Amino acid sequence: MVKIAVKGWGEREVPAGTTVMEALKELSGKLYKEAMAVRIDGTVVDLSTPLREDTALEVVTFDEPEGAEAYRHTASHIMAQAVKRLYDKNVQLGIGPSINEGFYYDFDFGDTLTVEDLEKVEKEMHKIVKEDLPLERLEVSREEAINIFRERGEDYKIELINGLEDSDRITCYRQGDFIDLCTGPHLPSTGRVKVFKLLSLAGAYWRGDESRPMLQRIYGTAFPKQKMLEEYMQRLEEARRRDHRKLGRELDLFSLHEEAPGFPFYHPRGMIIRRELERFWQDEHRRAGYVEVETPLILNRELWERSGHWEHYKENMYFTRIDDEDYAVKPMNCPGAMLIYKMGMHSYRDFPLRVAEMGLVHRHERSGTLHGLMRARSFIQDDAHIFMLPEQVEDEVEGVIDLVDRFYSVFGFTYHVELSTRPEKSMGSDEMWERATTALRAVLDKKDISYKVNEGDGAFYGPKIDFHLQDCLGRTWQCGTIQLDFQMPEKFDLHYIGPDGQKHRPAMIHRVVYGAMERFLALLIEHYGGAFPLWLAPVQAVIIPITDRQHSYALELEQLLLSHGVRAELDDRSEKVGYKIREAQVQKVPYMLVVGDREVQSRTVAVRHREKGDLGPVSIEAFLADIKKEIEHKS
RNA sequence: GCUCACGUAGCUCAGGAGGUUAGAGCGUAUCCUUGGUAAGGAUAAGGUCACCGGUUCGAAUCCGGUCGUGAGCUCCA
Repeated sequence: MVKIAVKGWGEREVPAGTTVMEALKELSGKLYKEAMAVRIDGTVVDLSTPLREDTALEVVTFDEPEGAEAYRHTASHIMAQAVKRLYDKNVQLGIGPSINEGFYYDFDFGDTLTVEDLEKVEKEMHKIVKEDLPLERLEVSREEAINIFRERGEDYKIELINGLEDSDRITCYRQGDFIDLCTGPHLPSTGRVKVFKLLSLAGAYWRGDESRPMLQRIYGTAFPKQKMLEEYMQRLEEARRRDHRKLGRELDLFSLHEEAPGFPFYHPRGMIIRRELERFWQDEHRRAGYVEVETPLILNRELWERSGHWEHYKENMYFTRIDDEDYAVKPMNCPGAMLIYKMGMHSYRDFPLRVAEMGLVHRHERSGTLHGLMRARSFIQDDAHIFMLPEQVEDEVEGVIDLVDRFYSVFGFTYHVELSTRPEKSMGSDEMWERATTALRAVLDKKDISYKVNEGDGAFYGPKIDFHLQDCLGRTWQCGTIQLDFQMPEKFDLHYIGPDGQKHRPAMIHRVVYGAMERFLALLIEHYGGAFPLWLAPVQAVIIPITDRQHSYALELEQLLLSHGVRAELDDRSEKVGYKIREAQVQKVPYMLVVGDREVQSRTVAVRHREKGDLGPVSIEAFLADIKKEIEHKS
């Protein structure tokens, strides 16, 4: 007999060799049902693990990431098995992990797979679930593993095995006639997977490498309860309602056209929001010690050769010819900023020199990557270049981090941070890169910010810290970034006069806070679901007279609000109040001011707030004071 | 750029397995209505069915190509 101790459930003695699953069943039926796996000594293992000695364990349910992973990973194996059954001869397996809210599996198909096939696959999956095949964990030697997959013609799996660490123990999972290379853990049998749905079909390069074959990926998700799936689908649906491309059209903020793919058009209402964001940005930057400049859109080829863009960034640039000379449309603002810096002598006393530029840049992004305002071919970067002494780098990086944090918290964004290191295609010496990367790391560590490291993802001129925000579907987008650059100052032979009266090389950082106005606006639209806070709302108050008897009063009111800088509109159409209110609600206007005879009489407005509803009559003066205060507070 | 899918009125979508004048709702215009907190009524305008080519007596419908869009991959703010 061995003793098991289940955290929160007590102990029990069971015969040695009993599986965890059987032991849990003894303890509680509920426990047995809800367990996806168990954690022993911090490691998550299968429920089918036999108990050989006294064991303390913890049940892992679907609520935990590891539990959901085991569940969905099993679902992905079921899908792969179904696909093999249906299309056997034509299919080779790629990989099939669980992901955030579901799972996928990549297949190399002889014929192409179409959406109609998904239904067939689902049907076959239901059969496999019904068969309740046990999942068996196998530990085999490298040779055995290779033999298994060679026999099955699974070339991709063999490549994976060859890429594994020098361990002789390779684990596979078998369910019926299906076998897959996998470390697990998995559910004990296919019958445990209750609810699943195949969601979409997409291409995906083998091992994420563009030069390797493109496999076909099927995405799906799985849950223990039907209701959970329904809730998930509903969440997706709601998220789609917040999509900035949809809201951008409905709220008349911007548009995109076939005539200019990837080049956004701002409409008057979108323009208002952008200008407010810019105004806020300028105020904050002035306060943070920045000066502002503007550099041209088109600059001579020679400049781009000097900056390294011609060599490292050419495929993303647009070109033109002027008087028989090559020019490029700027994809970045830095070379222009370099020229301004070089216009005069700089003393170490002037440092740090923080030079900001709201610069419109154009980049030839590949057609498949375009995504509304999130990923466009022209966008405005809220750029700045900071020139400084090498020993000022850490303080300046810290200052920018604080600035980014202040901005994002105004909008209520939560963000995560990434650090990107030297890419293959890059300029400069190893020491420079090492020094720059260490400096960035030091600041992040000092500020106790947790970050993810992206090896090889830096810019060609230096490493960077990135700030990422999430869109309505949880996809993350890089917004703020701080890029350390010891290259440009070198290339452009920048210098400053030090205390010793000699010329020295300044250090430089490129940084953006919003990132790109387009992307940030898109994220704001999705974040607020189109209901912008008062200070950003394109229309802050709409005046709704009940009959045309109140029109002159309404007009007077509109003028008063406009004269105080409140963005007011008068809805003087001959529609009923309900209709006008509905329209204002749909347009997410923060305040609706209903005026009828009573309000004219008492010189008040009946205030209706888009969320709080009817707030009753308020004097004109009081409303004006309140709304001005609220705008001021950016709440 | 790659894989799969999609492209019908300003918007959301019907329809179309080849056959006279292509439909609805919302929106727009005009008129009626002057109505107190999420859609009052009537009439009208609006489409070379993305574009180019092919098959056919005949194409919005079938085929091919181009462009654009969506999801994903790759790449990136």
